[in-house]
This record gives sequence, C-alpha cells and structure tokens, in this order.
Amino acid sequence: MTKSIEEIRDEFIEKIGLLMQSDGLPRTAGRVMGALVWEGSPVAFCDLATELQVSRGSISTATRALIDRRMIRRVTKPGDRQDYFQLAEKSYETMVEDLSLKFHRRSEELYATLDGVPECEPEIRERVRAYSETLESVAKKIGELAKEMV
Amino acid sequence: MTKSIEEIRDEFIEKIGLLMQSDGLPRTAGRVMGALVWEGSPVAFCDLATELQVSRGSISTATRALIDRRMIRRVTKPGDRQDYFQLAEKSYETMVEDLSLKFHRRSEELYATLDGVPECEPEIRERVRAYSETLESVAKKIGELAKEMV
DNA sequence: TCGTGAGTTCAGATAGTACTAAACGCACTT
DNA sequence: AAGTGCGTTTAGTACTATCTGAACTCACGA
Repeated sequence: MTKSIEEIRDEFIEKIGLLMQSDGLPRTAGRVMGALVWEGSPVAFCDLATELQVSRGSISTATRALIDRRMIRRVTKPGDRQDYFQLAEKSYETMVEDLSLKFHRRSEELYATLDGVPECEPEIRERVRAYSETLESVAKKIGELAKEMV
Repeated sequence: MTKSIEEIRDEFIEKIGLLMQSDGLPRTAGRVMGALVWEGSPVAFCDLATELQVSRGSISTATRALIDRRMIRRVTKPGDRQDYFQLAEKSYETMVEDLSLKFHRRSEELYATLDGVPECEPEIRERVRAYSETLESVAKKIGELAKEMV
C-alpha cells in the first residue's frame, strides 16, 4: 500500500511546520506556510482552518506572522468577501535575506558589548569580538546567496 | 555612572543565553557558554552554579549539551576533584559547521518528500524542490565559511 | 570500610507559549 | 437600520520544556 497524495501532503505540511517552529515561529504558522507551498494557488482563510484543523483565531495569528515576514500575501477576489492567501513572490529569497539579517543583528548586538569592556581586558575583548565577527561572517555569506538568487 | 565590569559581563552572559536559546538550546546552556567565553580560562562546576544562580542539576544538563555540541570541554586539575569547563578550541568553527549541517539535514528531509509526489504534479514537485534547494544552498554557503575559518 | 565531596538523575514544580472559543468590530446587503 | 458573514482580539486553558531539590552513585582519603 503506497501513500495517498493527501498523506504525502500532510506529511509535507507537518515537516514545514516543525522546520519553521525550530526557527521560532508558531508551529501553526509553519503549517500554513507548508499548505501554501503545496497548493501554490490562493487558499481561502476558512479552508486553512478546516484543512489544518485549527481555530480561525490561530489562522489569523499565523497568517499575520507570515505576512510580517513577507513569506505570504493576502489576496482578495472580486465579489468574494473571504481573504485568500498565497506564497509571496520571491518568498525563498525573502527567507534567505531575513536569515542573513538575523545573524547580522545578533552580531551587532554582541559587538555593542565591546563598548563596555575596558581596554585593559584585551583578551576578553578579543573573544567577544571573535564571536561577533563569526556571526557577521555568517550573515555576509548568506547575504551573498540572497543576492545570487535575484 | 558608568557600568561596572561585572554588569557588562552579566549583560553579555544574558545576551549569549538568549542568542543560544533562539537556536534551540536551554537558556542556561547559553549562559554557561557566555560565562566561558567571557572567562576564557577554565571555570569550576560549582562556580558556574553560584555565579549563574542556578542549581547544580541545571549546570550538569547544560554542560553536557554544550559538550555534545563540541562547544566546550571538560577539564580537570591534578589534586582537585572538581570538574572545570572551558571553551573548546575551534568552538566558533564548530558552531558554523553545525549550522551548515543543520540546514543540510533540513534540506534532505524535504527532498525525501519528493519521492512521494507523483510525476503528474510537476508544479508541486517544483515548489518542494525549490524549497529544499534553497536550504541546501544555505548549507553550502555556510559550509564554505566553515572551511575558510580553518 | 566508612565518610566526604564530587557530578548525575529524576520526580515534581514552574514558566512561557500557543491554542481554543467566544465576544467583538467592521463592511456589505437587504 | 438590521442582519449576515467575515477576520481579529482576548481571556482562559493546555501543553511543553526547563529548572529545582533531593536522592543517588562513584571515587578517594582517613
């Protein structure tokens, strides 16, 4: 017995859910993302709730989080009062850009610590600096990739 | 009133704690890491507990997690029954390598989904493939960095 | 061989996050 | 205006992961 297409889809959705959860988003947001990657075309708000078996409130929260991150778009259809959602164009590029930015911000945050470390502690300064620099290098590398993807 | 060196240190430790927490480690593990980056030299097990104000059980769990990730090392001193911990050599390189591996594994996991998606759904296949490929590209870029750091 | 001091383990307490369901506000139709 | 159908907000709940503290194991020295 091979798996049905629905089973494959659900597994995929769960995988994306877990993947994005480990990136700090609510799992439901990840599952919404998964569903939209799978479908490709716009999916209605209420269909998301029924298919993913979560409340409308959760869908509202999840879609807002994904829109904030520019991963998905809200679209409307003339004569239809429902909201629809679909993958944003360039959503993968956005994902990579955001990742780069995340490391950049972490680097900056640590770098700021250096201001408070006195000159007479050069070894501490060096270790903090190296940490910050490692993060910045990661940010730069991922940033390169983002540019290549355009 | 400028901040004392202890205040700066504690802020740094908290920052690393939050940073590593967002990478999926317990916050205490991150704080231990922060303390060891700051100190540089080996720090005694019990000193970690008192300085970070957490139980010995937490220190035990946190240090094990960090040792598993090759971020720190356990060291001993002759005639001293306590365990000491210090930053692993190449801990930053290890951090970058692990990051690369993390994306690689995610990519593989998604790629495996493709086996179940029938040929008659080329658009779904393409979207899933593109997602997996994006993750693999990130893994490769970070992997490059890891090699450059050696 | 018993006592001490070290780290580990585990059961229970705690905190933080995300979910549900219901109330709500808004826009469109009648 | 009133009714309907939509998404949003929020109060309460449930879950999960981490922390604590006590019991435990082990190695060493008296």
